[in-house]
Amino acid sequence: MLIVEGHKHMAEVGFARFSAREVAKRIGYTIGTLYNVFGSYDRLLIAINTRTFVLWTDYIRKALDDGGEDRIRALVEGYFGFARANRNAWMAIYDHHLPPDFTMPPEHDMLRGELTDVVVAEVAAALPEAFRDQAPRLARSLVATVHGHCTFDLNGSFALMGERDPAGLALSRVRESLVNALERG
Amino acid sequence: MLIVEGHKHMAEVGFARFSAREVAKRIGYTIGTLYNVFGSYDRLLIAINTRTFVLWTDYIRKALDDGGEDRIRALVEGYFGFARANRNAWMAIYDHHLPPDFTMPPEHDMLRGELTDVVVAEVAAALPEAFRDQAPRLARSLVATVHGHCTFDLNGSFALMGERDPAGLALSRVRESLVNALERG
DNA sequence: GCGTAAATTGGATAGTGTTTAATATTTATA
DNA sequence: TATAAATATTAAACACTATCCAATTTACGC
Repeated sequence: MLIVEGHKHMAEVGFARFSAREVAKRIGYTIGTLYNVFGSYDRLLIAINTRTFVLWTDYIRKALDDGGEDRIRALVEGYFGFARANRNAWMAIYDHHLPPDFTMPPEHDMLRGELTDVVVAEVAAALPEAFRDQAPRLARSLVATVHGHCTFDLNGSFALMGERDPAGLALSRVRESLVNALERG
Repeated sequence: MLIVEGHKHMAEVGFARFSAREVAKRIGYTIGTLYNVFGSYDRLLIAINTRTFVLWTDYIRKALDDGGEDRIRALVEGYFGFARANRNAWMAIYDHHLPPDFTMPPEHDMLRGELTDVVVAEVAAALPEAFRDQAPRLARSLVATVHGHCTFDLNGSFALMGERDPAGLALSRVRESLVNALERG
């Protein structure tokens, strides 16, 4: 409940204006309670951002189910689609940096890693069987590629440079790499 | 002077712990003075981040000059090299989001755009003459690609996934796209 | 030296994350 | 059921933050 409401607050005001006090107030609690539950501001943000990851993964799984034959397109457009529809929450994932001494709780790593797993599976399926061992590394690289395009889309860099179809551009890069891997091994 | 010291403070403590008061104190001024000069916190951050862009562009130009024949490699490694050597300042560029009503002052857009110009020129030089009109769009896409890899490098995503050479991975993607553009037009 | 303009100050305001001692509530035990 | 122990919740205090602005100091041309 705290996380759900915290997530809503993040989606409404964004990372810069986010406030733990405000989250507590929204549920009718006090800041102290929230601190007894989460222990620190960072842990609250981790919980909220992990929720965003889970919603994102669901969104992409649904996009794959409803996207027809072209699963790579569904994947890329699902990535962009969620980010665009959930600007503030999506950006908060990358706005929040853990302190150097802090390590992410393993269960959060697991939940967040599912998104990568989905992509690895699709990349593997798009490669000939003989080269499927290369799928994880290629998948990571393609996620980074799409992520870069998505970031520049949402932060206005692409608009500034006159680019009107960032998602299409990202999809071109991904297809290119898959064809290349297919042809050259 | 304010900007130089502000940039140093950002490099030392990072976006999350950055404080305008602290910057003023470092020069022996008061917070009020800083506000009279910059008008707002956002404008101070814009100035600091533009300085980072300028230093970054210089760094990459030097990497190109000293990088020998393989200019594309020099470009990608220059991108990563600066980001890794200036973590906090580099990340602050993307941590700071302008308020929706706010527009970037044109002279800052100009200065920041020079980095893109450098990349466009190198991409154009790497393409056959007949296809150089495609250079700007391809260059933007490749910058986004490298940016995504660099982001995942610095935020630990790649380390978490077991990727040990993010810069090499990014370079592979860039080469791939250039070869593809060269072969297919 | 004088007067105007610019630069600088520091306090006030309203917010933030964080901690803590006290209080209230729930749960479990005898 | 009555009491003791554990848990949850609170409010206040602390040390910060950005932001604003009236008052003061400094600088400079005449």
